[in-house]
Amino acid sequence: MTVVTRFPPSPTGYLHIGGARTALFNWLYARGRGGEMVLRIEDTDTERSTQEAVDVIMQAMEWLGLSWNRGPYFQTRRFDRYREVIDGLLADGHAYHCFCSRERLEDLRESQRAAGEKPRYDHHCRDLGRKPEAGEDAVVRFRNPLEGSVVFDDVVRGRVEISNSEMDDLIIARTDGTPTYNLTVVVDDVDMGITHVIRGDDHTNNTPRQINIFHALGASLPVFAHVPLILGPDGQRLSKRHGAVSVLEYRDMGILPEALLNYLVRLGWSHGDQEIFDLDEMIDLFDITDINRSAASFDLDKLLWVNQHYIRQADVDRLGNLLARCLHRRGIRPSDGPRPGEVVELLRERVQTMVQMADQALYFYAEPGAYQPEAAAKHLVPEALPRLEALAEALGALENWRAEDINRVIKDVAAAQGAKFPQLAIPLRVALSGDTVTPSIDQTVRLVGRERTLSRLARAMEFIRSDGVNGGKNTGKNA
RNA sequence: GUCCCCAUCGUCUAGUUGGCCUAGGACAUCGCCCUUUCACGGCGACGACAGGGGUUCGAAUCCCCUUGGGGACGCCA
Repeated sequence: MTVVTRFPPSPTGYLHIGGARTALFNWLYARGRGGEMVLRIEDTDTERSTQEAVDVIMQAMEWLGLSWNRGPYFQTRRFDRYREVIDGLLADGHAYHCFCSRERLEDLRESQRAAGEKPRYDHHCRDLGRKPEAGEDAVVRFRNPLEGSVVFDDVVRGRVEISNSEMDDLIIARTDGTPTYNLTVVVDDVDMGITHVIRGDDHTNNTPRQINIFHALGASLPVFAHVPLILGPDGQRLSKRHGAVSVLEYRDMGILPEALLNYLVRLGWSHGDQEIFDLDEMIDLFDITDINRSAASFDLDKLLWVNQHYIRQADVDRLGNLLARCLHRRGIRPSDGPRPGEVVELLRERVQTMVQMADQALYFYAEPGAYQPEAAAKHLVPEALPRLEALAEALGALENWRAEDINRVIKDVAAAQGAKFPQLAIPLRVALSGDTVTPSIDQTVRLVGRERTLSRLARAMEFIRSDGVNGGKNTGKNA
């Protein structure tokens, strides 16, 4: 039997981290077994579903590389099919019309809760045995068995047994005739030949009712695997107040898709002590039977670490393009400086995200703003003046603008001035970048370029001569 | 409230059918080394079987209770 999994987002918002992991698990499982994954848009809640959300979700999946083999199917385009099933259920007695008003239902729930009971429908219309008259409002309810219990083997949680007395006669068609979730899922899973339902833990309680519907339809059951939810760092359900929860936000943060995937796959799943998995390894090693039973907390620090790992080994040109895009986003033209790929080579070992890389690359493309106060106070001092003067002269006369030659010049000037290398390198860093932190100074000087290096050196010397009075504020930004 | 589920370092986790666990790895944190600043890298430190009962020669691993946490109880999905 070919494995068929599915990812069924409801388009009421962005694709969040938890959904992405569910999609990943479905994708990995299908890929690993030569099966396929269906993308199904569960938009039966027409009030809250939007086309924009559909677009954003698909965009996120494409960014992550989680491709689907079939779909996207839209449930709103299958209403005729659901109607047909509902009519069938009505005809064979598996469903019935209910005329209870929302008010009655609310009162019922309220009183049950007050009495310490689990709120559920009281079967008021279950045995009425009549159809709505013209113009009369009615919903359709599934006639859930009263006795016994539903038992199923969940791949991750093991045997699950829930008593039918715990289950409601759930509404499968609203007053306006549109079908609801628990019905559409089952119909679709049957029609689309889904063999494995891998979904969030929050659906575990729905499963027995859905199983009853599967039975009513005479359909065979798929394999169920309910994966624990992802919690926030505080152990509470992951939500916006924990920071970014949307996949696309991570993209905009400068996270690489393969890093997010790698981080996500390790949440609730592991393979010994291995931390890094490329796509092929994941596909090869992943199995739903190895999914953990307990919920995991999202940890940004670890994601950042994984991202750093991938930044260090990613293709330079690819990162160069990403860097260029980040720079562009903050109004800087990459053409105003070195080829992004060169900057990538210099910075890739020192950043955790592409956005951080852009932050650290700014001075290659635009004049640095005011000097960082402490750095200027400590390093752009009178003692540094003669050294910088000598350095500027030597650099101006340097024949080959290459890192090794630049390095030699700095060493020579330092020696001639009776200074140690850092005593020259640090002020130079401040002059070039505005702060004391840069990659190796020779490479930095090389990439900043001769013209800019000399003009920034001149500005630094002016700063020292004027005793820091107009400390770099006359330059501001000019990209 | 009712029903269901979960429980190893702060976090992600390893821990094959109970013995090799003095509980391993990774992130984070803190030190030291490397060093041209910051990183990277190397080395090291800190740090957990929620608590209590059993079962057993022996339990992180099995059972029960307690506690803590999560989920579900919609004409949402």
